[in-house]
Amino acid sequence: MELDERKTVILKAIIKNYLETGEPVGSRTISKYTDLNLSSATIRNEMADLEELGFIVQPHTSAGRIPSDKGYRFYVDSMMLEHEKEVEQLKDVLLEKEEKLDHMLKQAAKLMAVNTNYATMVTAPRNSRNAIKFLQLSRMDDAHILAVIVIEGNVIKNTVIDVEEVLNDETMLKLNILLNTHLNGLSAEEINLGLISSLKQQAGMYGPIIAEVIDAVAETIKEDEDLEIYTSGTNNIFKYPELSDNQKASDLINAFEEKQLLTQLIDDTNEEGSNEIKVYIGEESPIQTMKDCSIVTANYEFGDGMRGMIGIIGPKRMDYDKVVGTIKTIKSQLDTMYRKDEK
Amino acid sequence: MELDERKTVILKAIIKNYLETGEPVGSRTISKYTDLNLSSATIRNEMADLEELGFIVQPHTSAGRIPSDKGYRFYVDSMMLEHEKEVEQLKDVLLEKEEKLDHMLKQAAKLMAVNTNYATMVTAPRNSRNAIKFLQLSRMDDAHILAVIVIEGNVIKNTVIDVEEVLNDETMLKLNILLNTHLNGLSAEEINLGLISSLKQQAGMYGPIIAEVIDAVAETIKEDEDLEIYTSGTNNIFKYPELSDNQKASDLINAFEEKQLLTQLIDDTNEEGSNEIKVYIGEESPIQTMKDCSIVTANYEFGDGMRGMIGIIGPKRMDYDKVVGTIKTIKSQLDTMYRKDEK
DNA sequence: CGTTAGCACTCAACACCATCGAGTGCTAAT
DNA sequence: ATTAGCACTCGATGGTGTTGAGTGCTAACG
Repeated sequence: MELDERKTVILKAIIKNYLETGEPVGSRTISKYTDLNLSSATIRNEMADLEELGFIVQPHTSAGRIPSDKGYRFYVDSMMLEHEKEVEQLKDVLLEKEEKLDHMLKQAAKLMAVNTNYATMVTAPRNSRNAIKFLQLSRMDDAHILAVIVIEGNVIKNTVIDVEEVLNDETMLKLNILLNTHLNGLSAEEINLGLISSLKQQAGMYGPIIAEVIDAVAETIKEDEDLEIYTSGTNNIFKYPELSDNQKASDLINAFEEKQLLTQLIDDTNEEGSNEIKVYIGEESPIQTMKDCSIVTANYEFGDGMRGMIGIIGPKRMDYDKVVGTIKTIKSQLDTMYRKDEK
Repeated sequence: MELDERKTVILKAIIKNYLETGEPVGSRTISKYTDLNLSSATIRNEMADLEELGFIVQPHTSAGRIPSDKGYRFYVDSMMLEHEKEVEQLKDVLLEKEEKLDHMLKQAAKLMAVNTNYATMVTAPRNSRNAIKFLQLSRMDDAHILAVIVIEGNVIKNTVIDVEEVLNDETMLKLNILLNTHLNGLSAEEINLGLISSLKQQAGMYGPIIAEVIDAVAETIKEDEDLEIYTSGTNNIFKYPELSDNQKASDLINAFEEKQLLTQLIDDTNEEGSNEIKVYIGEESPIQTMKDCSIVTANYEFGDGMRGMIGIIGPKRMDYDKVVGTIKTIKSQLDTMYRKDEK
């Protein structure tokens, strides 16, 4: 059996209707809803076919039909093709506030949540290389040295180092020159033991300080890797009865709090470096606890290889049209934003 | 009518039992539960008295009694007195990880959540004065200057400033000296317009840069004021039926996400600089949406006047004993931690 | 042969009702 | 003052009948 033109129309009508109401949809509804001028009986026959093909299911014998994961998939795929209109609003809201990076991303998450009424997430961008761009030691007070480390993408980190003795200006200068000439432009992997001991040797009696600095550098770069995730609109979950029974809601909220659970999504999204919007429906989701949800994600990319992810999570009957539109808009906003990368 | 010895015992028994079961407790239960050797009938009489006194209420005519807010209040107050035992565990867990400040606070929130099964929060410490301790400009590359600002309590902030022309070493040195000699030790309020224009004048052709730096400083100090709050265990809300009906749960989750809603709590806790543990029961809570909850809070204090708050939020029938114990432990851990204040 | 009217059937949802039992207040006996 | 006893209250539980939306199937129709 084939999915002919008429079946397609009916299937889309069923899904669209279900997205709006959240209730199983029956043959009579479709008969009136579409302009096919078919009786409910005919629709019933077609629906039986569609069910056999696996696009729709009945929650119980005498109920209407609801879309299966396969049905949603079909709907989303066909929608992605025809959908090329853009959402014009939102545009300026983000640009308006040239805030710090983290404020901006928080804002992006919130914006999406308000706009769609679903739960949203935005990850901070990560740099693939993490090379050291700038490094400086300053004497903060007699007992402390402040180390400022800037890595590519203008991510800035600070560390305070305790020192036993007071270091004079000359020494500070010497150490700064030493560190900069040898570490500049290097990434974490390139700072190996050989380099470290060579540096220590050159620093002479200040070897221990060098060691501390390098430790700090290493940790700094590492720290940059366990990423930050901003979420918003988690309480929107309660707007959709199919998600808000206690067990499911608890699991979802938990996933949003224990943000590392979301990292699976990120890996998956990043995978093939694709620049496309991805839609996970139900069981397709890489996250177990979200198999009753649908997830829409996209990558954004600042200049110099900094990449992050944005995502929206909602019920399977989410308004895919709107969600994809919103994601597209935010993505393009973030994409065109490189040069604002202060932190 | 007075609250005599026996009534006290019965009241405590009622509350304790209710805390455990979450069910209204009847006279028979108390008759057997306590070692007073009284029949259920006698208990009933006493319970009628206690109800008249306002310590307990009946959810409906033929049900057992549950504590009123006043009852909880009585219970907590009497418990606070006799309670002097300490929780020995936890102690090391925090110290073990000499992580960065934010990691540590996150950890503290999590620890409390795991330990008590309630929702928890920890605010980052704030400095009451916010004086500038150290300030330095460095040339990062030809088009950007990096400004590092350290404010009291070793909170470090960075800002990148765009510059049109390349500045030579001498100029940088001059600007640094100028800024440090004039701004060091000042707080936000003390940097007024007069000072700014005086500085601009002294900087001569570099006035615009000075202006940018001062802007950055102002914003930095301000930013430090809209505090960070770490939360954990929000999904524990679902463990308590009395909180997990959809409307309430949604409100609570929302309060935890929109963290500024929690600030009312902080103001309240900080108010009289008291060093005590505070317990808000039901309507006593300063936060409207939490009037079905109880909230236990305490201040912690690093050295040099940095103060923050920790808090636990749960159902009114929370295990006050354990919660107060946990809060005490964490508080004392954080209190003894000053000297680890890197960021 | 595709379409449709008609009909018997299914089943969740709802309202109704009787029952049960935990718990109460009151009274009279101890 | 305490307690046993009893009538009473009322939420919870579970069974029953009804309703109505929706189905599948069959037979009639153009």
